[in-house]
Amino acid sequence: MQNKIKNWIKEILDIKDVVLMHPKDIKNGDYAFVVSPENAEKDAETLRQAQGDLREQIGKIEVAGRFINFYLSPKFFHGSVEEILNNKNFGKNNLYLGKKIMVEYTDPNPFKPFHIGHLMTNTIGESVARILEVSGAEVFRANYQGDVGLHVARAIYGLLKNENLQEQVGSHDVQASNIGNAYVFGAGAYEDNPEAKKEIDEINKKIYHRSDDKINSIYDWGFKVTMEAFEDFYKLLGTKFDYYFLESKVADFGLEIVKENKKIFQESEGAIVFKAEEYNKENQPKLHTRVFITSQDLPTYETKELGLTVEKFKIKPDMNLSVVVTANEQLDYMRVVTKAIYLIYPEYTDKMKHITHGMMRFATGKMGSRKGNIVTGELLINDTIALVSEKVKDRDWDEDFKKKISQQVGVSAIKYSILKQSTVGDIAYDFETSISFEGDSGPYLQYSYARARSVLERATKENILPDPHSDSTEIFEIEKLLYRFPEVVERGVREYEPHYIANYLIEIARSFNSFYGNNVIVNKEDKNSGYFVALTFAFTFVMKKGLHLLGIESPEKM
RNA sequence: GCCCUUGUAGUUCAAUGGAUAGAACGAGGCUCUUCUAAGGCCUUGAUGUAGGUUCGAUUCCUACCAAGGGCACCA
Repeated sequence: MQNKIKNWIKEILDIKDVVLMHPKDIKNGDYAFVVSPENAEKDAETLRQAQGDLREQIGKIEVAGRFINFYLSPKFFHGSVEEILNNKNFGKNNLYLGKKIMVEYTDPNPFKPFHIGHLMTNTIGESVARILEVSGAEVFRANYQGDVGLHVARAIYGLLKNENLQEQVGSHDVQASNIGNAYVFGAGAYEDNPEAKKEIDEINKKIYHRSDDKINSIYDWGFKVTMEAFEDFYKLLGTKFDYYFLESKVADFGLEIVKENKKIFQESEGAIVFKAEEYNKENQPKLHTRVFITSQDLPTYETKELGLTVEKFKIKPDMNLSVVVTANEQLDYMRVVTKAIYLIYPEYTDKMKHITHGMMRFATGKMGSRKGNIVTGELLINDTIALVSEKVKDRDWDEDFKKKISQQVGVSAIKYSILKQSTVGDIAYDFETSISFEGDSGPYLQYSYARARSVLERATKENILPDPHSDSTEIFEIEKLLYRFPEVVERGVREYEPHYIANYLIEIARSFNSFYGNNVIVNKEDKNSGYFVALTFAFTFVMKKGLHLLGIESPEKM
């Protein structure tokens, strides 16, 4: 529609470029563009006089200062409702049609707790993956995990010192949480106690060389059980990964690549470094030197990332884009690594995209798993789900259904609180206020959906069928918003920003609830009832698709 | 010190260079013998500072101030 009107204006007024937009305030029409104030009235009249296919779609054309405003007609809106009901692909676009894209996100480390930051990365990554899918891409979900290193040694030290935490019974949830506690114990000891530090470094070597049977057996159990606990969590969150990459597997590969490219990497103070600042260009972010191989001949995270990226392209040689989602603390680091990769493999140039998001922070300051002042993802989710359970406990549903709804609503509350704002900003975490069930919240969206479904159920009982044809000339705000869904999705994928969709869903939920409050939808006496039912159907379709893009379930009841 | 992000109601967030800067929470008032009150309706309040570009700047540019993150053998 946007392009139709645009081209029409171009043709009639003989203008080269028209910037057609939605007025901020919906009262000012559905589309608008700017002209010089002197000609506004004359141009508007020319457009009004012009004959064309658009006659029926445009209700009126008005001038306000330098704006020419277009008001779409009831006929257009009835047509758009029909389109939403009939077109299964409504909301899809072709921006990434046929492209193969790998999206890496979440990246929790075995032996460490799954903390709130992982929850944030997972939520954003899953949403971005889904938005890419609806834009035509074939998406591969990837998870990259640190299976060796000091953090593992810390956890194993904690386990060795606290035999009760090695209890290999019960759900892997409980076992994993014991290992998380062991990690916190080991991390604390590493900082405070020089003896423990020595011991942990020793354990680290033994893990690396697999030279100690006792440690090996603890390692194998701990790895398995923490990975399984993550898997339970992904299920709850609605993520399914296609590929798992382990640090230990990509490290050697990265080492090889660095050693083969002597022209790009150089020796400095016994280490192998990449002096990225030599490639600095004007108007581009400044790069700096980073160590790729330590003087001990060990690969750093940089080298592993290099190996990981090349490994991804090896697995998917025809991959068009490799997306990585992390917190913004890795921004500068990733820029340097990306530059190195582009120099070594010019064919990968512009095929990498790093999406960074802000951090979860307490009112009091940063949280870190090393200090132990963390909120684990599990704790947050469980507390939130418990709050929902309390709300539904008196509902006339069976227990399994109550549990399912509580989970879907709890997860939605958390995911929405992450996705409602643009990804760059930090999120101030406060359990009391940030996880909301009312107003601007995930459960509000789900509630609006469930309510609409309930209305439709009643319509079926009363035998009122949806009918997108109507003679009514009244236009509701909800109609003015629903047809814009595909535009919003496109903007979301262009900018890798799910929050445009979140904000849009709030708008349609609000206008649907308002419509619901001011009109009786199911009413045999009203000849518009069929149209109202069609409109309600259209709302549920768009809401469900939109919630899916955020990684949120749409319960039929709540 | 250098680099990267970000500064909007009391608070948490919106606003593809456009119109009267939107919500939510909070506070106050109204609303379930009509389809789900996790709802609806009404009232209240903000662009860090100083310049610049533009017909027009929350948005772009420069400086300053403030917050967060990052800068060599951690991940």
